[in-house]
Formats: sequence, structure tokens, C-alpha cells
Amino acid sequence: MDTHLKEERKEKRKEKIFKAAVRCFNEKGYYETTIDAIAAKARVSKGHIYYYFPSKKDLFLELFHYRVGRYFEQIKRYIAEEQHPDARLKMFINKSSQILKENEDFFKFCLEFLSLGVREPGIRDVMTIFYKDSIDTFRQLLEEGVVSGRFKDLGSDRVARTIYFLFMGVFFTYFSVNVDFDLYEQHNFHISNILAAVKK
Amino acid sequence: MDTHLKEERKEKRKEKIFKAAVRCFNEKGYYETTIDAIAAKARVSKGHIYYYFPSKKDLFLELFHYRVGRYFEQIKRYIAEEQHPDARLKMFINKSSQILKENEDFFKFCLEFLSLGVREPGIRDVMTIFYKDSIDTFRQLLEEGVVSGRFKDLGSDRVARTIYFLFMGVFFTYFSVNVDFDLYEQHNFHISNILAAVKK
DNA sequence: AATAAAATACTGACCGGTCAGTTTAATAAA
DNA sequence: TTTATTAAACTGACCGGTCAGTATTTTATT
Repeated sequence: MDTHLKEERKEKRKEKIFKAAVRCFNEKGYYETTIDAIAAKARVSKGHIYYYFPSKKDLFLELFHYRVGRYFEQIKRYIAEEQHPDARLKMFINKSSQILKENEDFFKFCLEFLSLGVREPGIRDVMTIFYKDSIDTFRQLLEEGVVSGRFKDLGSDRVARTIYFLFMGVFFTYFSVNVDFDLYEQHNFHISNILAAVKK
Repeated sequence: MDTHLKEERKEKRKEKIFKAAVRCFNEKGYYETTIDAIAAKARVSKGHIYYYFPSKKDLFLELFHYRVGRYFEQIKRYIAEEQHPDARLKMFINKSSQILKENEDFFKFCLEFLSLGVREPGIRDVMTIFYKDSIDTFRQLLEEGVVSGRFKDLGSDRVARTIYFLFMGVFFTYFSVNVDFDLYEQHNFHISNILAAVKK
């Protein structure tokens, strides 16, 4: 059998493990998730997991990579739906609550990941890439707006960061607090303020 | 000896343990901090810690309470320095970076706490109180502005939340990512936008 | 004061369980 | 025959929590 098909099967297998792993990590968190539990949920033997991943931490890290990829693909699909930068921005932030809900497990996972990143440089680096990619996505959008003359140039970097911070702040709070606000309403409020500031 | 002095001595003892504990939790995180390590850092025996705290989790929780109290006192001192609500708001957000830096260990600890709150209802409840208190502080400030006729009434609750989210977003990112922006500059940008939106 | 008794503060060795990771021997699939 | 996969037993470090006992301080008794 050629190596291509082999690789594919390998990926399928990994994906099976990943799926079980996110669920476990979300249910119990990194430290209280055992490899045995992941193996059980994936209906795979423990040894088999170690056949694919050298350690628990590596599994965790690869899993993050894998999910980040999927997340950005999804975002790009969303953004591609709209033509004009302001509509795209509006749409993106408007859809924030939907994005959050569709990726709830991913964001929970992010939170776990992030809090580990405070101490683990390896995780921190990976988290940094995620941060930069997000900012980039927003910045491109904003810059298109500036170029096309619809947006004022407030400094795309810092506006992009504002969007990112708001998004992050909301979603962390959403998961870690018994929340008293409507996600959609609050997001809407955020956009209208940002757009008011940015639009000519 | 009267009970008052006893209590005081007890508090002193607890504080000693708390001090060691924050440092340990910040260095290693909740799960990788051992009671032995805390005991060693506090120069106290392991058993002694269990004399004061029924469990590791309880120690962690009490520690959070203790630090939250101190944090809010500090915030209130800051805010009391200014008379007018807009100056107070400006000052608060302006001082955000300073507040963050002066309470770096507390915020790191918060992050840890928060990420545990995703799964632990007890922690979640405590975190919720922190959230509500913060929002309240901001809301009061904003409402004073509205009453005195300086601010538009955009809905103090949601503006308060926006401030909170920005603050949280910034500080999480600050701790978990190799950051590429100037904290102070970014905070300034946030205030000016918020004030622009809110001021009459 | 001196002494005894009680209450409180504190110690550190130890126990029991957990769990990441390994090993091995036996199959299944390619 | 090589590679993938399982099942299961095993290792060994690690750590939360306990507890029997010691030290210190406070209170009661003479």
C-alpha cells in the first residue's frame, strides 16, 4: 500500500482519538483527564494512544493545533460570504455568538490551553500563533476597509486587538461565570460601538 | 487571653500560608502545586496547613476570597482619589496597566481560578461574585456620570460589561501570549473610544 | 508563685490510591 | 512478513490527607 493511503488512515485514527480527547478534556480538564479515560471513550487501547502520541502533553498540543486549523477554516468560510469589509466585519462580530456556540468545545479547550500557557512556554508559543492569526484576520479586514475608503485609519493593529480582546473577554466570562447578559445583545452592542468609531 | 487576639494570631498564621500559596500556585498552577511545597515555602509543617484548612481546594478558595478583598480595597482607594465620574473612569482605565502590574500575581491567580471555574461550580460561584462586583463598580461610576449629565445613557450595564470584557481580554492575553503591544498605549486607546461613545 | 491540667498549635513519618508510561504476548490486517 | 492493534499486567513516582505524638500557651488549683 502506498504511503499516501497509510497517512490517511493514520489521520483517521488520530481524529478518532482527538474526538474522544476534546470531550474528556472539556469534561474534566487537563489534569483530571486520564489517558485511560480517553482510550475508553475512543474505544482504543491505552497502548495504542502511546503508539501515536509520545505523551499526554503532546496529545494535548497536537489536539490544539488540529482544532485551531478547523476553527480558522470555518472563520474564513464565514468571511468569504461577504464582499465589503464593513459588512464582513459586521457579519463576523454579529455572528460571534453563533461562532462561539458552534465551537463551544473548542473555546472551552482554548481556555484550558491558555491557562496552561501561563507557565508552559511551549503552549504559550502555540497560543501566540493563535493570537497573531486572529489579529491578522481582523487587521486585513480593517485595512481593506481603509483602502476602500470606508473606514477611518485608527491604526488597524490596535482596533484589531480591541476586537480580539472583546471577543476573548466575552467568551472567557461566558464559560467561567454564571452569566446575566444576553450574548447576542452584548455582541451587537460591541459591533455598533466599534463600527461607529471606525466608519467614516 | 481574649479571643480577639487569638483570632488575630490565627489570621497572621493564615496569611503566612497564603503568601506562600500564591507564589506556589503562580509558579506551578493548582494541580502541580503540592501541599508539601506550600508548607516548605511557608516554613510550616504539612500537618499544620491541614490544621487551618480542611483541604487543598479550601485553601485555594479562601486564598481567592482573601485576595479579592484586598484587590477591591485597592481599586476603591484609586477611585476615591478623583471627584468627577469621567475623570474617575479615565483614571481607572488609565491606571489599568499599573493595577495589572501591581497585582500581577493576583491576576495570574485569577486566571487559574477562572479556568477551574469552568468545571467546579463552587469556584464558578465565587468567580461570579467577582464578576458582579466589578461590573457594579463600573456601573456606579457610569450612572453617576449619567445623573450628573456628563454621560449619555447607553445602558450602564452593558457599557460596564464592555469595560470589564476589555480589561479581562487584555489581561488574559497579557499573561498567556508573547505579547506585541504596549499595555499602556492599548488601554489608552480603549478609554478614548469608550469615553467618546459615552460622553455628551 | 508554683504546679497541675487542659486546650491549642504544630510536627513529620506514613498510608493508600492514582496514573503516566512501559512491557509483553497474542492477534488482525495489509 | 511487516505493520497495526489489543488486552492486560506492571512499575514507580507522586501526593493528598491522616494521625499519633510533641511543644507551647492558657487556665485552674493549691
